[in-house]
Amino acid sequence: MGHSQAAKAESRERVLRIAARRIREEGMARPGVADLMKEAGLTHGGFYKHFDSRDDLINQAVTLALLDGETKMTEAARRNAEKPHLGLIDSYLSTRHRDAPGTGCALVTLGAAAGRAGAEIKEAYQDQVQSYLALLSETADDRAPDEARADAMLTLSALVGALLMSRAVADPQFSDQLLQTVTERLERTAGKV
Amino acid sequence: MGHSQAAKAESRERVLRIAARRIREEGMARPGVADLMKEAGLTHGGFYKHFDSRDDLINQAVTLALLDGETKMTEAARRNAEKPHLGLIDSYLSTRHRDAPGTGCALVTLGAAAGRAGAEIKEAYQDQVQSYLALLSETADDRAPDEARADAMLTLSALVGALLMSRAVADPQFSDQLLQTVTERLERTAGKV
DNA sequence: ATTATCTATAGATCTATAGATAATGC
DNA sequence: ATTATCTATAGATCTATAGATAATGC
Repeated sequence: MGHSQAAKAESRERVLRIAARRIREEGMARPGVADLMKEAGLTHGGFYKHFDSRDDLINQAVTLALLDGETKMTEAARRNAEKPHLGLIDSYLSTRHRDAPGTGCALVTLGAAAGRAGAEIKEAYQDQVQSYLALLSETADDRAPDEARADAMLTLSALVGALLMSRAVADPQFSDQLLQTVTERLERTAGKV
Repeated sequence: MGHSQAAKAESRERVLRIAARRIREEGMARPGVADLMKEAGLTHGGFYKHFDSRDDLINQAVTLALLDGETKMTEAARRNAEKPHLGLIDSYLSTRHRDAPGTGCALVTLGAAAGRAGAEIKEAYQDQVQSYLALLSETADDRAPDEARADAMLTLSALVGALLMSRAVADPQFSDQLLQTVTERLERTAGKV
């Protein structure tokens, strides 16, 4: 019981990270305070010394989850130094990404919930959309900047929609096919438009 | 109290339709049994004479919500007799659709939740995806059927992703722009690929 | 002395059930 | 007589708070 201030900051961080993963896996409404604290190796009573309320935690966890997804995608783009744009698309629509929603893009997992949430969460969501669009525009080889941004909007929409559906269909083969086909079409368009 | 069998069937239907709307508006986890019954003009006690459990109702409501969305889109395609494909895209990415999630496409509103749900819901979701793909392929003017199906996958992904994001961003102008730009790109591609 | 965490619990909410009530339908 | 709906309530779960406990840190 009762440890240093540094330990307290670590506890807080741990709970926040766990929440950022679990809301992507189970939705914003699911994970309870007691359950999250338990997974962090704590009891539920201390929760309110770290956060004002469950809502406060969820708001912060949503922001963290959104940033986390972006970080991963920026890395994926960098990993393919020659064709960052294709690297991003491949990585985004990979079975690995589909099968790990807890650490993946929160635009997909938290999209519907964000649509029902308050202004704070919607602003964090929008910032994230803008970041993705910037990343996609930068790495595209379009002539005009306006074209690049319009293409980025189509590409991002297709990425988000395909990943969302790939997780919600029953047949794994169909899910794979959906990811592959959309990848192919997006990469073809990116090359020749 | 206590009325005819016909009235009972109507009560059941009413509760189911209310649930199909409310889960699209609030998510699958939110609306409670008592609240749904109250909206249907009933008290919560009678609920279990209509449904085995809350889960049973939700499963049925998801299926109904998915079918409801498809019906609306098929109608939208028919309304534009000359270019059903464009009619569908325009209607899907309209501000009207964005602003009425409760009566709109459930692939968007229930996608993330379906990804976390059991086999029954995933099968209903997949059937719905297949229906949309068939509708988009039929109305497309591609040469080869394989091409038409691949294009349909890209188009549906973009429709779903764009609508999802348009509801989750904070700035209404940005939301409008997202819908317009993706509409434009999809219709341009549909014309000339 | 201060404080990070724990134990215990109040109060709200929700699913599900039991028994009462007032219609239907033979 | 049967049954569709209502009233009342048990039992589970969840958020939030109060007070106790055992460390830290001056």
